[in-house]
Amino acid sequence: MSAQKKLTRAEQKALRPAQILDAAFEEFVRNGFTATRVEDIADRVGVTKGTVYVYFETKEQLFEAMISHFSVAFHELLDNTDRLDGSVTDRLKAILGLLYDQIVEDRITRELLRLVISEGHRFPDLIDRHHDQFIAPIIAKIEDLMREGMSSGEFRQMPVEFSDIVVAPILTTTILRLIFDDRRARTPNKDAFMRAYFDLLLNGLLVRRS
Amino acid sequence: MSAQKKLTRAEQKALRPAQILDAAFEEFVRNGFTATRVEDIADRVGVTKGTVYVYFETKEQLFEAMISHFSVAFHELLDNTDRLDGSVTDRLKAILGLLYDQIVEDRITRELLRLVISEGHRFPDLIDRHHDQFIAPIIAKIEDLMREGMSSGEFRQMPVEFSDIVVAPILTTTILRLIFDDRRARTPNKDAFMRAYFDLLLNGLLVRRS
Amino acid sequence: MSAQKKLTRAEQKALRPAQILDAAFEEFVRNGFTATRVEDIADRVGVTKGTVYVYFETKEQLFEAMISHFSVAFHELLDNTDRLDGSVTDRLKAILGLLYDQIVEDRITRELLRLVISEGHRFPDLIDRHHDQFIAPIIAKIEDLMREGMSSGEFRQMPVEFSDIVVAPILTTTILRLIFDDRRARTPNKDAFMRAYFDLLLNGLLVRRS
Amino acid sequence: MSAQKKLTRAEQKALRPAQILDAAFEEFVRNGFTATRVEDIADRVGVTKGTVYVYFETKEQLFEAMISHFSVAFHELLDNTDRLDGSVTDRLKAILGLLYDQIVEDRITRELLRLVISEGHRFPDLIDRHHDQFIAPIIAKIEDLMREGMSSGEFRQMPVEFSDIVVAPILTTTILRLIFDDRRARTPNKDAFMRAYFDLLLNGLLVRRS
DNA sequence: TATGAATGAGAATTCATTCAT
DNA sequence: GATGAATGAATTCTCATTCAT
Repeated sequence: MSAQKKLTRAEQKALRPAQILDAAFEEFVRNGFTATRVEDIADRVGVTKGTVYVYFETKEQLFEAMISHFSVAFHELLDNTDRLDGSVTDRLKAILGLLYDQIVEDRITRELLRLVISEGHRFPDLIDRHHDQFIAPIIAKIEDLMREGMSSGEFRQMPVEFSDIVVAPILTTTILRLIFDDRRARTPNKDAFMRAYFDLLLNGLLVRRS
Repeated sequence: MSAQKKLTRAEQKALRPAQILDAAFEEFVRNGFTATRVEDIADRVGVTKGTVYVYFETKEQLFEAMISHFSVAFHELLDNTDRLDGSVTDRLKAILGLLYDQIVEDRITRELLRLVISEGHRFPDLIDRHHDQFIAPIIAKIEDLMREGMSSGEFRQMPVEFSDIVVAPILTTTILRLIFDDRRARTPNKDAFMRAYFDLLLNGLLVRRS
Repeated sequence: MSAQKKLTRAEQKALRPAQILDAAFEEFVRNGFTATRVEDIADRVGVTKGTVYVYFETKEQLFEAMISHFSVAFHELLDNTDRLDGSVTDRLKAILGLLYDQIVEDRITRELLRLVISEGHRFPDLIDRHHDQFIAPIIAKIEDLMREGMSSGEFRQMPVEFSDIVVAPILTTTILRLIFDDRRARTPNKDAFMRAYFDLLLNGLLVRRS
Repeated sequence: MSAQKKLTRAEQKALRPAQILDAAFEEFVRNGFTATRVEDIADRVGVTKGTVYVYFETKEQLFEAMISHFSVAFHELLDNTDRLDGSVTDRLKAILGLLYDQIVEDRITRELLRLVISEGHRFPDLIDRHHDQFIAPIIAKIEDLMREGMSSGEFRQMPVEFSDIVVAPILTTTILRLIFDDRRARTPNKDAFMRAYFDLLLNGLLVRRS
């Protein structure tokens, strides 16, 4: 607390941009780009409209800066996946577990996805960046694993270009949460969900006839 | 063309609401609720702002009317699923095929989903209606089939409450199409996709060890 | 009632203008000129906007026609005053009694006064007509009686140009009723009011010292 | 003039609300509530529409604020009446003289009365406030004096509930001025008017028979 | 005559943005 | 840097008026 108090004016100011970006995230997520008022963002920080314009030239630039600011977390995720070991199955499970944490349970990633879906038309390079930074690397990683599993004889042969299917339950869970939020109790228990997910993914629906 | 010309006032009038709803769909989908101007909708129909207000009291009511108007298609789908026969597997495949057509390939359903995601905060009963009319019946249908398959010995035992997982590839494909639209060639060939989807769903990733 | 029923279409139509003027009176009185919508007038009659325009070219003309239509009653009053007889005091009392009926108790005259006060700026000749038809003749009549009373020795000598003072209680009562309408119980009992009014007017406040 | 120039932003700002209220008074009085455009008020101040909305949330609130702002003068009048002395007649004369100044000659009070009459339907609590702050205290004051005069033997016995009659010439003069404004030379010379008014009020019309 | 769909000129209100302090 | 008064362009919604039927 005294640390809180010791903030010099200069330190205060150094924090401003981050505070504004945080506030912008909340407001843009709640209302979308057009329906968000710069003044609401300022109010949330406790400053006036003018102050926002000290740091960001326009509402559009603020939006884009906010998206960039909150799009960093994924890098760590992707880094982590490189350090895994064990069987292909083990590594696939580990990656999907990390993805679950990042996509389903991390509110920021989830809401960023909402903005990608709703504001994509207005900010087309948002889409491109999102694709290049998030979607493509994940898909590539999954495809690599599938290829590896197939050549090692662990996985059955199947076309690798549909690896969306493998991660689909994670994206779907996120989307349902985005839609129903906390209004409908749709959020599953992670462990139970992952167990059912892996079981189905690895073994399929059908009873195996020996 | 002469037919076009022959339209009487009365006929014109009977057409207006549908014309406006069509235009509203396009504009709301493109820009979202707030960023859509009533005048753009009017322009698209070829009338003036005032005319829109002859038929719809406010922009909000127009939005809601538009959603209702375009939310009808699903009923047929659900009706059709009742008439299927064959093994549980056959019927599951058939249903998932119908869902694919309705959710992935039907542009209206797809874009309605975008609006549910982006405007849900502003129109909360939109969410509720969407849940009750679309999500819940589908989930129920899938759960029924899974239960049937398990008790007939066709499917392995698994918890029925995660049947989202079964339809996830379809929702995921739709979401990716919503995001990348036609800007990235992500739209899969339906047959190849369905083949891979069913194969994975029914048999799983793992090689069966006899 | 059968008379009601027997109205031919032609008779119906002959009634239209009067119906519209009645409705216009109510709406203009309630809302003033600008805030009254032609459609509300039409609704009150049970026809559509267009019909009003069949009979009256513009909203302004309708307003003026309505004023003229309801400004007729006064003529009778003024005619009646010519037929009075008795002492000057008797005739003055009789005239003031008639004025009370006409100005305080007749809703139409009262509300017309409201419109004169509120819409005078917009319709300046409304003022002129009102002055020439209502105010001036009454004042003249009172002045005549005062002159007559003074020369007959019945009344004390006093300047005749302030005869407004003589009728003031009547106008004041009307104004208070216009303002407080039926929301405050300010409407006096006529007989008691007139008795007090005449007593004060004729004898004054002061005790007479013989 | 250089004073004009020296106005700092802060000083400007402190003045704005009053400037806007003044302008609002003029425009609302000229056109009534509905027919007054916010832009006209702004123009009169020399600012833009938006500026008016910086200070007042809606046109209705501006109207109400304006009424409140200009309804203060009466308090002084009522205070002054408490400090009078002399005979009941003297004090009655003094009060009526003050009322004349306030109601007939003060343009603001006069025009406020017009708004009370014309906008009463739309702003019902305007009426209530006007009654409680203006009408009721005056009537009460006059009634007190009449009671005092009657018990002191100065005035004849008469019902006190019609004291409206006593002030009627003042209200009537105001109303006539509101209606005919400066278009008809109806404004009386105050001294002559008051002399005639008091003479009639105190002594009545009739010649006294010793 | 009567209708009511359509118009288009406003009018209230909002809000991103600017700028003097 | 921070403020917040002021702007002005944009947007929703209204309504008198027209006109084909």
